[in-house]
Amino acid sequence: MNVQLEKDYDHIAIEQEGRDLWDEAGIYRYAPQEGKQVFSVDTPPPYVSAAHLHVGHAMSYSQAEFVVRYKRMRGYNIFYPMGFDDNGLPTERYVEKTHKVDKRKISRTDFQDLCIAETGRIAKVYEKLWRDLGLSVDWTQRYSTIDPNCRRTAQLSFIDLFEKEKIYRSDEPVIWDTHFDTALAQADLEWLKRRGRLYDIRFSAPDGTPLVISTTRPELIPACVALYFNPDDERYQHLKEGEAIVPLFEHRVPIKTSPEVALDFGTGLMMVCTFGDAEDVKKWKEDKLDTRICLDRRGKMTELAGRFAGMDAAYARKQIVKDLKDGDFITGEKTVEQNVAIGERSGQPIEFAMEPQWFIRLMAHRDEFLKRADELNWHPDYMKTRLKDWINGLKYDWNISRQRFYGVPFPLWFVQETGEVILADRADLPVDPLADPPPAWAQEKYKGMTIVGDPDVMDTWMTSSLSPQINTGWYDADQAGTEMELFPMTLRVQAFEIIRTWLFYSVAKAHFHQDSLPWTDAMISGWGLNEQGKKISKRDLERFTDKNGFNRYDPNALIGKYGADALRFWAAGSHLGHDLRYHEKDVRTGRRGVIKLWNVARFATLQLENFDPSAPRPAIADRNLEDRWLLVELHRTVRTMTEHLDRYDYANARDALEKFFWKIYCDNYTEIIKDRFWNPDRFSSEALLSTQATLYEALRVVVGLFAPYLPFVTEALYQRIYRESEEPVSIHVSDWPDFDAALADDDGVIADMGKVLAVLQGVRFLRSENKISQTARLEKVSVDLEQADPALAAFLTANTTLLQSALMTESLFFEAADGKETSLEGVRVGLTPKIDQ
RNA sequence: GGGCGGAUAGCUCAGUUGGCUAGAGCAUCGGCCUUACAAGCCGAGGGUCACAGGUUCGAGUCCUGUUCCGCCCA
Repeated sequence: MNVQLEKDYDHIAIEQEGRDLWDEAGIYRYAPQEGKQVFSVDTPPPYVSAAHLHVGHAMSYSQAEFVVRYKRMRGYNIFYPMGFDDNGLPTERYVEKTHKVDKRKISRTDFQDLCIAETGRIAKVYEKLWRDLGLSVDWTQRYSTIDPNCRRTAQLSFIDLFEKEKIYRSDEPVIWDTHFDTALAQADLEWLKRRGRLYDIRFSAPDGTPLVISTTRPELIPACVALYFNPDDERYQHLKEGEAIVPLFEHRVPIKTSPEVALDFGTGLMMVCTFGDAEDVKKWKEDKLDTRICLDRRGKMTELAGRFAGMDAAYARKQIVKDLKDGDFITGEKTVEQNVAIGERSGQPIEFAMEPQWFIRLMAHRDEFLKRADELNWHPDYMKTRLKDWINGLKYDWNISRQRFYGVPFPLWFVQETGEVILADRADLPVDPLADPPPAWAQEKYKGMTIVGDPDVMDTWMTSSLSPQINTGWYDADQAGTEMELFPMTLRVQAFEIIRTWLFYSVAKAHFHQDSLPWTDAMISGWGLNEQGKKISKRDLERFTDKNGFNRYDPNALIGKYGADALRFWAAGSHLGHDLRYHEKDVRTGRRGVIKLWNVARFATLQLENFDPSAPRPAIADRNLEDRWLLVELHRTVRTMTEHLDRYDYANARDALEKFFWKIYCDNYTEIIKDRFWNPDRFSSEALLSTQATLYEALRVVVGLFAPYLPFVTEALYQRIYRESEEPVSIHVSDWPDFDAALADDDGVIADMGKVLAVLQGVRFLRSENKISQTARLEKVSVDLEQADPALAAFLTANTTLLQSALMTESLFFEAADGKETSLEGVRVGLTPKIDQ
């Protein structure tokens, strides 16, 4: 063999070399192959609303990728598409900000064009990052959630659900984000803990009797439509069927009873307004209460609020409280801790609004979804609970209407005169009902009537929940009337916080559309946390750039400084479902591993100059003890890793490899065999060949085992050392190393070698204690077997050659020594250094 | 208030179905300029496994309770 590895590892050059090779050979491109089982992966399409990808993203995408590379080496035909989410509020907001436009003042088309241009630009940046990180994505499959295929898939989904009667239109109160002026779904809410003021407000009965209620939202009293008390509440029995007069506004509201009213909250009298919270909505529906809307879609008081009209809710609250106080209607107040529902994106408290919206039926199918949750293979399995809890806690059907400019439009028109709905033809998708005419048959049928397109757009999850269908070509299959060959997919990879949204909606969609799970397995990753233990955020990325322009949260900067393999190595340290605190020094540790692998390979190639890989090699049983030992440990490692990786447990697999690599392969095996190459005349040619063959084979396996984690350095080593004698064009399409169970189970070899290592350990200790270099040749080592078990003594004396080379000593005597007790019972070692060194 | 997860060395984390003296990396200390690697190697120190009970021959691991942290939900 004549292989020269560069002395210095240049990750920039090596990584470029790898990417070029992969692109040229097209090894990540998906093509159907006979007899090869497909392994397909559905990964999150990141928002391209701004260049916000941080080291936490790099972590989670790498984790999915370890599995992909492993499965590819296991012979699966990999289908690994990647998408970008450029649909939705973040994009809209981002474009509004960066281009300083007001979406109300420009046309919808112009605004959309801006969005598409902007996201197209950023998507390129993202794709480059993923390539730099070494993701083995098939980029020919790239999708963006606003592209025509995604739009028509989302619209097809709507039509299919509509036809299956899973969709209905309702003008019941919906959750409203007053900041963005749009409806939201339950899943879009977050909760904010804050201190609020709880006021006791005096209403009165018609006869003037005071009726005191407690509320944190006095600004809603103009919208009050009823008072409630618990039917068991003795205090208020006389009020049954009565009325109350609202202070300041003077309108009369009925007094009703409900067992849900807490006897011990405030005075036990509750005010219901249209609409303060979900409870109000429920009462309004059940008891068919009046509708009095005092807050408009933008969160301002309506005419109903009289002189308070036009004020923001928060300001109106102050004014109303002031007036109430002036009128002596406030009988008490205190500070309380409250939880307010806020819009996930706006961070503003949500309100309710009465706007006609499209809903997907979820509530009626909860049991079916729970069954689907059980059918899915979860990794880790406890994540299943999170989905089930969410399903059990659902309160509303899924409102999919959003009042925005940018997004996928509903594929339908309304006939104004009749209220009928005209659906687009499937063949015409995607359509924009504001720009496109309805189908010809409809134009004919409703001639002379006013047909208007639905101005709303769909919830962005309407599209992203279809990523399995988008990836597997549902629309085309639907048009052609063919099967979707790649559906359901194999694996969904995502973080836990979007189980309630992305995962849940995806399960619901596939259930309705295909009567199936969208994938068989789900792998849930944790978060990358910053040094303080908080989720790494865009803000971390924005704030911590040093004088040299280096930002430790920026994956680009990290890849430049330490290499993609180093970053991936760190990512592999986070266990499935668990968060991992990020410290830059851990990436540095990753880099050390990469360089170590390079260097130990370099060592091997230097010793293999006169080795001929094509020549016959000694049978394993005939090899030197230390060689057999290395192979036993290696095969154990392969077995352990394979078991872990089959469970998607890349982290424990990495740990097993890491342990073998440093402790066994580098620190012991490589050190022990050095003497063989430095003093070849002391050994038989058989012994030498045994070592060379083992070195050659073991390194190849090690490179293969590292390949899923460190794709660049392993590729470089494969190309330089092994490509010549192997068929596969890349390590990444070569076979995952096999293990020989019988060899792996050879405990005898481990035990025998353990004795040698124990002696070595003792000598190392003495070298350290006597300040002698670990590789300086010793004059003499004495091994005292006086107190040792005869079998042990016999074993050690029989392995003098191995001991002598492992200890790097001129001579080895079995004689009395007062040096160091070894971990072998009754065995002591002593050493004599060379005089002239 | 409910659910899930976590609490193990100074820091970040492993630790399968209970089983030898609880591990790794980083950090610390001492040594070694060694013909793969000083971004290295050898050696050493460092733990009441959050707390309190219980089951067991044996508990970091299983059970009960408590405290604290994170996430999700009310």
